[in-house]
Amino acid sequence: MNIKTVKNDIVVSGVKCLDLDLTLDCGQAFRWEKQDDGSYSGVAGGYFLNIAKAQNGDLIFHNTTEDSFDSFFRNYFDLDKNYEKICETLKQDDLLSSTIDEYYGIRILNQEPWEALCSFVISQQNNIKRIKLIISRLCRAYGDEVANGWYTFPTAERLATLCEDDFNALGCGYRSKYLVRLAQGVASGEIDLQKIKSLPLEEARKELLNIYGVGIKVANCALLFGFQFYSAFPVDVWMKRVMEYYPNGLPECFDGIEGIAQQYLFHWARQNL
DNA sequence: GTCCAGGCATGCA
DNA sequence: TGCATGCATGGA
Repeated sequence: MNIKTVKNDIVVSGVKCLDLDLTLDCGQAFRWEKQDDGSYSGVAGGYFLNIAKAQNGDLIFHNTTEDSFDSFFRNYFDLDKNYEKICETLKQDDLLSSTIDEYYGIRILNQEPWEALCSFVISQQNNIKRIKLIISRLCRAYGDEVANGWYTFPTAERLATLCEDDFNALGCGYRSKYLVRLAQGVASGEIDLQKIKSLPLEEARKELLNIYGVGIKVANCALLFGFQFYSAFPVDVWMKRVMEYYPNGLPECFDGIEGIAQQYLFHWARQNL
């Protein structure tokens, strides 16, 4: 990987296995919007970003400072992880062998714990299009505008000032009561996300399961997408269908990277089942 | 109009 | 421990 600054852009070359469509629009993050030129715009880590992939494969982080790249986006896009090698390992599995060839370039985004946890509470019993709709309303109403029309994900402290009806007004439905208590718990420090991130997987999962409105699926999504636990393996209605292909449990080649395997299988299921 | 979506809490056996 | 049920809402 080679990183250089060109005018106001950061240009990263030599990154293999990163497809913007497959990674930014595959149901792990809900705030990226494809632009007419094929690039993606969104807000993450409190920064507005437009990212594009050049013909030669270079990643172009438009109007990005070295500071925000080093401190946030480098890790957010998981640029230091060798996905090429991971995919080779996963391809020992028959189903993934063809799936990875077909959908090459899915990465796990290392999102912020609070945004991931809150987003996946909203996600339950909901479709991706409507999850995006609700989260976009939430950010517009209670986030900070960091670029013209682009808002940060609201802090737990800000959301802790809301009542159930405020969430209802955004279309959160029956999840509103969960969100009220989640925001208040995080804002008060009763739920300590940084501490959860530092725990071993099983203990971190146990802590998340104690939260009102968080079950096994939401916990695993948060662990994988927001707490950097690559072994977390979320099973939703799509993955339940996939699991019929693994009657004897997950293959050994998934060990330690179950979550990455899951993301390929999830995408395959949504396209084919 | 009916069905479904990156499920969960609750009650009951 | 396991299973049935109710839950909000927008898109297909």
